[in-house]
Amino acid sequence: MSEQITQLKQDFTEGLSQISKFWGFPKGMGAIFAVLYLSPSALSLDELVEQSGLTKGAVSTNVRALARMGLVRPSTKLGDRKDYYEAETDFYKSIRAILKERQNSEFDSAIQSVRETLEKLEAGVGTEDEAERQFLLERVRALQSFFDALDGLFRAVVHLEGLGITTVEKILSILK
Amino acid sequence: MSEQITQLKQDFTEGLSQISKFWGFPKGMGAIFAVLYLSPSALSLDELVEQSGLTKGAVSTNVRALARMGLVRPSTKLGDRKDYYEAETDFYKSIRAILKERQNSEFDSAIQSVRETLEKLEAGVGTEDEAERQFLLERVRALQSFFDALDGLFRAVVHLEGLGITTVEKILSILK
DNA sequence: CACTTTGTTTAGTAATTACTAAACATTCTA
DNA sequence: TAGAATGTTTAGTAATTACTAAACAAAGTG
Repeated sequence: MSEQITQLKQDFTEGLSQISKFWGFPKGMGAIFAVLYLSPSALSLDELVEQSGLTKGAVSTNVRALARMGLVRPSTKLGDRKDYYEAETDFYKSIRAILKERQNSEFDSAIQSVRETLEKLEAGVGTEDEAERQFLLERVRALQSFFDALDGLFRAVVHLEGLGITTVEKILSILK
Repeated sequence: MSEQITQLKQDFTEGLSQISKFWGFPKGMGAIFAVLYLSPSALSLDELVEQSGLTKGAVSTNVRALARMGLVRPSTKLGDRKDYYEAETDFYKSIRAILKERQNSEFDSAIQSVRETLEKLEAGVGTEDEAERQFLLERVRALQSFFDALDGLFRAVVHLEGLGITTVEKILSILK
């Protein structure tokens, strides 16, 4: 492979690694995705090891995470028991998958704790100082309804059949 | 302050800390915001130290970060040279501020590197194998236009005068 | 059924990140 | 202008996270 192309791929990979880190995912995940994304054919675990510079263990864990998030599709070749992976090229599809994944995560359980606070307040916890209780009630309620709005938005996106550039454009026209 | 209320506040704080961590911010940032959010009046740095359990240094750094993100407003009291802070209660406003903040961050510079890859390819790097170059060109272009769409969305939100629950509802109606 | 090929899990390590404690800088006050 | 009050910066530490190396598991092949 041409020296230039190799360099190009490396830079691109580096860039995606940064982006991955920025969004709170392991850097290696970005690297693996980048390698797959620039490959015209599906790659095996060993090929990924070679091209990403990570070890088998790391690739195994990260590529499975990518698959769970819908950024990578597992595939197989007949008469070959290796696992192959290829990059998902429909990013809008991936967004939906990622949001779905996040819904069932620790995030929801954290939000749950806000809801619990609210319920306790509504049930009358801290009724000695009624003014304070009212104040807290109001604040926690506002936060809760903000989360609910966000949650609704996420759900809507997840359940969407075809999120795509046209949808984005429609949204943009509203925001203007 | 009632034992129950103290407990309640602690649970709430714990919850927001988790959420903060989840979104890739320091846990302490969530804690500080929680304390401020549940306080009816602006708090000084020392009061934050006391109520959050962090040290002065940590509070100083984190609270300034919160202020930059627009989640917290600095305020002053006349004849008192302490810095006071209070929680922003308009979360939609904060979202805009956060997105704005992120635009000027390492994220953009990472995206920049994708753009550079694209430019090199367009300039004809790797012309030995023309088929490969075409393939890479197509892929990188697709990613770039996805980023552009996202970026446009963010920009639109940032420049919005009044993002609020009604906007969210309008968007929801499109997504249905 | 031993041996090879492939992928996963685990125990330890390296790297990163967020914190603490304390020194420092700045501004006010007596 | 010395001293007090406040906030920031820094150097070191603790905690977390992502990785490596190697053991392990599973499943196919001769």
